[in-house]
Amino acid sequence: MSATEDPRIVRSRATVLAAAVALLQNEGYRGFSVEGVSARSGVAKTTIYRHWPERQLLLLDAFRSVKFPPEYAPRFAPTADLSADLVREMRGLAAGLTSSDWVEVLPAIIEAAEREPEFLVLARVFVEERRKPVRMRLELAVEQGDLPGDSDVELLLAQLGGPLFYRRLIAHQPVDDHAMIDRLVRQVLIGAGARP
Amino acid sequence: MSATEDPRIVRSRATVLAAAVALLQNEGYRGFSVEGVSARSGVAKTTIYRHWPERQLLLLDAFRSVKFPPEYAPRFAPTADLSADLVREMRGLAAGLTSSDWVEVLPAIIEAAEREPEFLVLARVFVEERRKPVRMRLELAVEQGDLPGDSDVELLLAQLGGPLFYRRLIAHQPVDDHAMIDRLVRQVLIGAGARP
DNA sequence: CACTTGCGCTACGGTACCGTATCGTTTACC
DNA sequence: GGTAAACGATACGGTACCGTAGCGCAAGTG
Repeated sequence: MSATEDPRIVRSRATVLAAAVALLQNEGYRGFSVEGVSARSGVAKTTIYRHWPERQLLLLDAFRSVKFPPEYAPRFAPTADLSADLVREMRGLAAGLTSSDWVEVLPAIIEAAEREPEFLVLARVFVEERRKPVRMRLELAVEQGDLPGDSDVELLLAQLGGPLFYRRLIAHQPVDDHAMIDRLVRQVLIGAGARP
Repeated sequence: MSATEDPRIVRSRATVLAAAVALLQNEGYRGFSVEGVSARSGVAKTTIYRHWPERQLLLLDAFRSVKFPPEYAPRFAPTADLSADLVREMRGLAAGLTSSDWVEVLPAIIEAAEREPEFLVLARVFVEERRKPVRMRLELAVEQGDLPGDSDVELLLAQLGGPLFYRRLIAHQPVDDHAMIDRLVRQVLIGAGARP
């Protein structure tokens, strides 16, 4: 058993997953098929089936391989300014929701998560990854007295992220408006009783 | 040309649409097929094709036929109490998001709206129908001075509805928690600078 | 009651996809 | 350079689905 994997395997897997994501973006949940991935990737269908014995496993891995854009990835980097920290995070989320592999695959994940448990688990991870740094920042604010001790952090997370997801997926309105995001964060903080 | 339609036609259409919605709920966007609808409804495939020449037209009509639960349907029935009016509407939305044909079909609509313009139009109607009474209530509040004159009503709509959709579709948390909804409305109103 | 219209049934041709098998070729590995 | 592993190509059998055609039957219409 070698320490490094056979480069042919690494290459195949990467090529296939990239094509799988691209196919999901273009054709959606419904248009996803192993044969489609094969055609798009140039990797033989038989090779794909060697790595993923069935369609659903490939789909799962395809979802898993989609990362939130690293340049906008949330991070726990608290400054003294709670509002500024939240604005930064929300702008990152808005950027990811405006244009990214991630957002183009999101509807498919939502749909899948409603129907199959494996995908629900995946969706939770998918979202939790993003929420965690923001939650930590809010909890820090509570500890430091910038937010009231009885704050509902889960609700605040929904109040911050929810409107952006809503505008993007439900209302089909733009989300990358900085003024709107500033206002959102300001209003949420005031409503939460944040220390001015 | 008769005033009333042939009852056979009426019956067929209704039966098929009901089955189509049920199929969408159970099998999702991906599992929707004319043959599936035929099997489930008992209506012959050929009959379905007489009314909807192609699959997509049936799917469109199926989406169109799904109404938000009437008992929770939003209404413009302003009292003197802005907060209470909004709580009532948000509880209605939460109820619809907790259990209804509507919410079970919602992911499919979101997915479809991302890909095809006809469905995007439909989704807008779908959502606008619900938003309108709430928007009117908020605009009334602005007129009456319960909300500041420079309020961003669109943003407020997103602040109210967004967190509920977010919890239901993204975070997969319960939305029918009355205390949570009360708190949400209260915090949004405070943040908006509502007259106490 | 005669007539029209819609419906169900069976049967297509065509396509796309799933997942498997076989076998020759390429590529990494030592 | 020889061996083992991965890959590509082709070809399957099976299923599901799209959309159409033809025909006999049933149900409304006047």
